[in-house]
Amino acid sequence: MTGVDALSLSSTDIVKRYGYYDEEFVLSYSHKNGPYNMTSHMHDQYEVYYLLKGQRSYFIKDRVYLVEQGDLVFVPKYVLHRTQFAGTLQHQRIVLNFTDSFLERSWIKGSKLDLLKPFQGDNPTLRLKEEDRKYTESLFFRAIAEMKNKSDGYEICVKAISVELLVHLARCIDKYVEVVAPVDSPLHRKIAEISNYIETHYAEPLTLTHLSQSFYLSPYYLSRVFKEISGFSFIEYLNHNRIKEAQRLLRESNWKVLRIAESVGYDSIAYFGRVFKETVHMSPLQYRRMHSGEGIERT
DNA sequence: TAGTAGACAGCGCCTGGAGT
DNA sequence: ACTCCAGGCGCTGTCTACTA
Repeated sequence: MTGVDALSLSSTDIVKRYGYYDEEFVLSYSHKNGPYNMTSHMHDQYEVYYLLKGQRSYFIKDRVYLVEQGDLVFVPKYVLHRTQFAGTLQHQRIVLNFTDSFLERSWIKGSKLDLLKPFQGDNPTLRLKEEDRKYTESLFFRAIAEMKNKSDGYEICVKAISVELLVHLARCIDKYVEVVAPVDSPLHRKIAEISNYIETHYAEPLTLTHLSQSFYLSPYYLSRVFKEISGFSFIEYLNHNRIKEAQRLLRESNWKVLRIAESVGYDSIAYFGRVFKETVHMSPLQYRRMHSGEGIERT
């Protein structure tokens, strides 16, 4: 539940909120009023974000999308993302999160249709036409009504409706070319380049001064505009990329924690452990035990 | 022995404000 | 749009003690 637990609600009024969650599935509706900015996060779940009302700025990986009422965003697992205030104080959104194990359920598995199709394109957004949008909203509203009423068996209904929605969206994805274009000013392109640079050079001893020299900007200005556009400070973004890779190595290798810390750019194992725990809410070894059956490297 | 966690000090980042 | 300064504070590495 890491991503969902990481919501920051300061200086924001929650007008209404309904949700259901278990270990492999989350559906959550919220109506917020205020200049709310989500804490940056990534998780091992796929995310479908639907904006019912308002406008939001959505940063995914290295690009910013100005998301409007009726737009969908598909965030693959382990991809850094956050939404930010974008002009309208009030917004209503629905977020559906699910894990691979949810898709492995017998009643979902076995169809030729790939429910993960919407997560595989280059652009993570989708702008539906009226008819499909109405149908999508009707499914969401049914799920919200179930969560609100909590009648016996509502959990099953919420999941069944969500699967129907995933089928609908996977069917839709091929017939649509209309997506939300990323914000494309020269400055946004520059920040995308810088984000890409950090993503590929996170293991090196990167500093703001080094980056500013590479991209011909003053460190003060770079620090400021990077935060303004992406919503992340330089250090935040760098650490998220390092921890993301460390998580992958913990899952997929049997390297010692010390070796992993060094390979993603930390000189200090103590500091690596601290940042890892702040980000993932558990120690590196706890994370490995939870996500992999493999033991540690023997010397 | 590897990994975790807390204290501490120094440096670099962030940010408000002023200026070009 | 961009640079620079200054001040505060958070990030980062080191050290140490502790646990499994």
